[in-house]
Amino acid sequence: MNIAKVIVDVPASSINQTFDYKIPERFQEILNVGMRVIVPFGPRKIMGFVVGRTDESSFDKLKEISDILDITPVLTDELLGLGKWLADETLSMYITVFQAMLPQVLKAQYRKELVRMTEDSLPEDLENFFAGRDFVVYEEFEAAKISFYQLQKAIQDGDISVNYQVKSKITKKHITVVEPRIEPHSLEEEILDLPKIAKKQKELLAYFIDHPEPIDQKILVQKCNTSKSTIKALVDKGLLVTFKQEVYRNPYDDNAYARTVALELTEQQQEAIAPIKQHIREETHDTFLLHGVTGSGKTEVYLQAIQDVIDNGKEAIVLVPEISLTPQMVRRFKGRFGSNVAVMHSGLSSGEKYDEWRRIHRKEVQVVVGARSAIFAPFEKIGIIIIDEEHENSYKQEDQPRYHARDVAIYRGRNHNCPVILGSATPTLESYARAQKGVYQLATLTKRTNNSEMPDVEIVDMRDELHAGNRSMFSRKLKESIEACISRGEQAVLLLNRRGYSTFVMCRDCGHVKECPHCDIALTYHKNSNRLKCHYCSYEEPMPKICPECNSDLIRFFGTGTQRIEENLTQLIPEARVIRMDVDTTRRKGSHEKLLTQFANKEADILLGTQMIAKGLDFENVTLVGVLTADSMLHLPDFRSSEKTFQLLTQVSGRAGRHELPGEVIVQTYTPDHYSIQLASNYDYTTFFQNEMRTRKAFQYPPYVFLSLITVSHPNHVSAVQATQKIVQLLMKNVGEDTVVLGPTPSPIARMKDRYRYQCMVKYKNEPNLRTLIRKIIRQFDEEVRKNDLLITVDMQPYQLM
DNA sequence: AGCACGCCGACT
DNA sequence: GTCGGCGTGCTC
Repeated sequence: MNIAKVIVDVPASSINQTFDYKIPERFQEILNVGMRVIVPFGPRKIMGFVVGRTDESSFDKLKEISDILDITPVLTDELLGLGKWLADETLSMYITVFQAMLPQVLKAQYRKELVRMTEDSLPEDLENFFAGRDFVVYEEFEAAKISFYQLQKAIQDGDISVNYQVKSKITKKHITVVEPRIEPHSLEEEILDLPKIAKKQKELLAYFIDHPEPIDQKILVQKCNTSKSTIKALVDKGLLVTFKQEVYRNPYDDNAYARTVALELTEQQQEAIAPIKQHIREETHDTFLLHGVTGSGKTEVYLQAIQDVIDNGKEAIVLVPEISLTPQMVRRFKGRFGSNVAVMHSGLSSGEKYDEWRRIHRKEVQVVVGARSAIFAPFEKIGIIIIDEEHENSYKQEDQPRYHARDVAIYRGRNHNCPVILGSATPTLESYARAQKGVYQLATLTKRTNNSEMPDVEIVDMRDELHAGNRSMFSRKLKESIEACISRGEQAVLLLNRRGYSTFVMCRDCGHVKECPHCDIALTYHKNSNRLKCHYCSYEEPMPKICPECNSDLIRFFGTGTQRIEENLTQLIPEARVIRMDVDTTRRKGSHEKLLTQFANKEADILLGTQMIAKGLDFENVTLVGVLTADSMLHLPDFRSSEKTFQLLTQVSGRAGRHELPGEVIVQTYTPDHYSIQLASNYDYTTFFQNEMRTRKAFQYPPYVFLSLITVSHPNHVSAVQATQKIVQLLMKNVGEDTVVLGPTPSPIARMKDRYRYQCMVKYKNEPNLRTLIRKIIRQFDEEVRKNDLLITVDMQPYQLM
């Protein structure tokens, strides 16, 4: 077994295969499958993953592995297998999938250096360039305008050599630790020996009499109210020693969470958990859909199931939509399981993510709570996988590899023979349909744990408001209710559903709308900087004072940003104290939590925000929820728009009256009769499901069919259309009769970053060879991709049709 | 993806 | 002869 099969760090379809390398004698014992290595690849050196070991290779002249990057494998056998499956499933490169499974810091960085090999003088230009240095990074050479030819010659003559380095991004955090260098009992003596004026030093030594164990220097300084120089003085006298110690960055102070114990379950909860516990006990796989209304105690069910898993000596993965958005969720898990929990989400720094990952990797925790990518946690004895808010679209990764965490969860659940729980108050149609067919086990929680009723929902027809001469964003009813709510000393949550309503700039004279010069999309106005920005290509420009088309000075920003609403609100109800929560006010780290704490401490009456306030928040004093524009995403070109509207309205309604006080929900809309709004107001999921399923059937959309989306982009309009056309034709020729191939259709954003985008959609029920077919077709375009700047991306189960 | 190699055309 | 710009093919 002296040959390693390696997946190298080159994301190109022609390299998407294993390469064989000889394992040098010195690595024979220590090299394991799943480790990262450095290998020579052509003239350079790159990183790769060892995915297997063998004795034979069909290749005769093998190179040797240059180095090993890990002491223990970073990918388990299971994850390697999962990676292969996932890459095949999503038509991604193996390397891309493996990288996605690991924290960013494990991604290699490459550096090219020029090394001076001779003391003899070099040609003048090069001599000046090196300026006495032994080596220079290559980028610097490119920046200095020296003839490439000269360098080439120097390299050929052996005066300069090129050095390819693989660098690690890993940084570890260290603290300075202090401890006494002498026996604790002799400390007292030493204190007496110190000069009288060295008061601080005496105090410090006295501290160690009671606490002889090593201590973090920072904490010591705080505790003894002293300074580093005092410690240094004692170190110099040989009484104390300091040394560096590696520590985990801990984004959460585990002691800050009050410990909780298991609550008594309601009858419904017990019924729901029983079969799950059985599967945990018997170590068998099954997928459960836990359909529970908001406030029905799904989390407690998760917690108690996880407790069983832990008692069983196994591990648990919990996925939550985006955890930085729900600190309350972290609190519940840390509260129950303390430091046995690792937390993984995008709000952490890359170093923090790495440390949390290592705690999992070293099996120092049994529970991981995290966003999408936490599904790849390198556990080896998984006892349960839970996906909370199963319907959230953040579980679908929108760039390569385009995977859905739910699919990965079920795949791993099978691997580990453990149950997978999908929880939601508003399950996706896909999941609910599967539950109905018996593919998933359905468990339903219809009652809130405190037996309170769901709050009443009142729909306000905004057209009537307009007819009555009210042109503001607030209906009379909503204004009244807010005022009443505040006067009772209670709090309100206002949701601005901003999708499709961003703040664009339009000239009131000629109607000209400012668009991005590189994308077919209106620029968005940002108040803080008074600039216009593009969401897709990061283009920006100052806000114009006059219209570039007609020179009118009546150019204004339009739409209903949260800032505008906030201004209106304070005009309308001057006494209201408002906290605004949107991307602008939550950009800084921790600001999210800070705003929520302020609101919880009743420092404001109204919490105004976008989607991010719809989920998971639980404030006992909130009795009013207002939805300003319920239908703003109903008219987007997206077959899931009704479903998304229903989900959002149901979720946000659940924020009101969760405790003692009764709640009230007011939904403002221009389409009050739409079934997703009507049925959400009655909390009637079942009817919504049936209605929506009929629509999906009529228009042939999931879950009745599967979708695959191929997007083609090219700087030239015609080339994009032609390539797409050809793909459509090739597909049509080779798919089954029932399969529909649509296109070429311009993508919803027809131009992005100066590239025209066309797409082809495949709707199919049964097309077992579709992946192979698409792969074959794409391969036919390999040349055009490489030479002509053509780009083809495939999404095997698109969530957004962009 | 990167990189080398080789052909070609331009410049002096 | 000297230099730089691409197109092409390869990477165990």
